[in-house]
Amino acid sequence: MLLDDVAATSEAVAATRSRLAKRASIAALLRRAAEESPPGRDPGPGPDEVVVVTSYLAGELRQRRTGLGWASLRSLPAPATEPTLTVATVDAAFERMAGLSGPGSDTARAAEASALFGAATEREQRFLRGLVAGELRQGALDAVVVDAIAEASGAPVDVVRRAVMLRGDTGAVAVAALRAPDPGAAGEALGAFGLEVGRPVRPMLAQSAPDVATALEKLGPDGAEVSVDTKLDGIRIQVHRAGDAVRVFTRSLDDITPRVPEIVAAALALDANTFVLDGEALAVDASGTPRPFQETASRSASQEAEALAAVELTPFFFDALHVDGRDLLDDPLRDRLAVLDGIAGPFAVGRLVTGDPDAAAAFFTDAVARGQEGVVVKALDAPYAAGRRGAGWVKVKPRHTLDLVVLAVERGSGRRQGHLSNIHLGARDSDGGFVMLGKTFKGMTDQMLAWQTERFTELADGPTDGYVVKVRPEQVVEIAFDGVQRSTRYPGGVALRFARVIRYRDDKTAAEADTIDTVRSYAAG
DNA sequence: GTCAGAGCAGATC
DNA sequence: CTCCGACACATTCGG
DNA sequence: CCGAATGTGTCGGAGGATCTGCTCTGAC
Repeated sequence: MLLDDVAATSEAVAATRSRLAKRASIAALLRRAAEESPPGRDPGPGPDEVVVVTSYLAGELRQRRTGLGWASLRSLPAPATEPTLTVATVDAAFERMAGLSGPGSDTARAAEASALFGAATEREQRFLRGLVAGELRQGALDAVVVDAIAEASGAPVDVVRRAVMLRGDTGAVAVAALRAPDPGAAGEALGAFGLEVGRPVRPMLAQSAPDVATALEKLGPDGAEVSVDTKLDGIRIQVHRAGDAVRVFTRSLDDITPRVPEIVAAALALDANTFVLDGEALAVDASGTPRPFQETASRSASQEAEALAAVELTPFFFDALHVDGRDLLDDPLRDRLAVLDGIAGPFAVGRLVTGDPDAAAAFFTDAVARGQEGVVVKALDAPYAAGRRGAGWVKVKPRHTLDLVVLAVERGSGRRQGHLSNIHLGARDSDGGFVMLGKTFKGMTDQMLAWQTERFTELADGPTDGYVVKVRPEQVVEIAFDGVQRSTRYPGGVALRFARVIRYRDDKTAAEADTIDTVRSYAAG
């Protein structure tokens, strides 16, 4: 199959806002890909073309890292006039680029990229650029492709979706579904995908709620018992063990086993031979109080032996998907927790099972007081909905707010083209100035966006570099944030984590905004 | 020649 | 991670 | 009883700050 076919489909998908239409185009192309490259005909060393096409349509390269990014695409050769690139050729080129490393690899990679883009037509170049930069903007990613696989193969959507969750890999599922002779066979082939110890499944995600009471409402009838789990501020881990073999995966299904020997050791110490557990890993001090998230992040991102030794991560588990031959995914949480408690011991996340809203709220308050991130409220009768942000789990975090001053605005792009979007936030200094703490564009409705575009145009002050517009520091804005972190980038030495706009405040002047000292007081706890 | 720093990519939240 | 908006689908309401 | 309005779930777009590791570059 030609890359041009994929690029054309991508363009068609981007051109419509209807999800059904997107799905139909993608399904049509998947069917063609399966027909054009029947199994066994292709003697090449590459993967099944259906796998590559599936991945490209979802806006992803098969290679997780190519070393190619936004910056390396700034200057590209002139496009070809005729489409000649095949999907297999392109995949092979990226495969070679992914394999490059060491001195001189940048040059070799650039040469490879230049050859590839030079052979691509204008449309193909656009498509490839989007793939590489992760900015395809066709309004369809993995989820739509999954639906399209169902449509193309005739297998039920639920079955396809479940297979993807369990396999953690859309391409493999696409092949199984589309290579089947008929819808019945496709469904059967997909039904055979099950949980395999050693192969990561997509983790279940949580919705969020502003407080515990709202979370309880979301979960269902009044008074029903729920599990209120402590929410730890670390990184999500999925730990698989089969005998002596332990594997640790991240939320995005990356295998980080070599980086976390202490988690492997902990897994080996648990009282079961085979299991798949879901949890969170973080750095804690001797008393069990969590260290700042940055320490956990630094430790888990590091590959160096010294860094590994400097900070230790502790795993805490909150769910069990499989234990000693028994798949638990479809069992209610109540049963999964019983199994988890039987093996995890001190590595189980603290939780309270209750039907009392006040007790749940008190548990939340206490968790936060102990330095934890919040709680996750869970329905006891819900199964493990792999990969879905189902209503079975609802997280609750405390919300802090500050009144800050807008120092500058950035011009929006994409959907926000023509608007002033991303605002620079400042806190009041002791000597009448303002200290920048970060930026945000989140939380703005279209209406606010329109209003602020006008407002900041009026306040515009001084030269702009075409992108950032400085404004007179007069407008106060109420900002919500999750926490304060240490920063080397900002002059105040602190930055806000997940800042978002609540509202603009016209009842306060800049002189009444919060001070940098107030902001710093959040850093401690 | 060595080494620190700049930039970038890719990951976490 | 966060939030908003858009679409698809389910449910309720009004003629 | 059926079509229109209203609500709910799900998805995508867009981008924030941080961290590490890699490669290249420029100063000495």
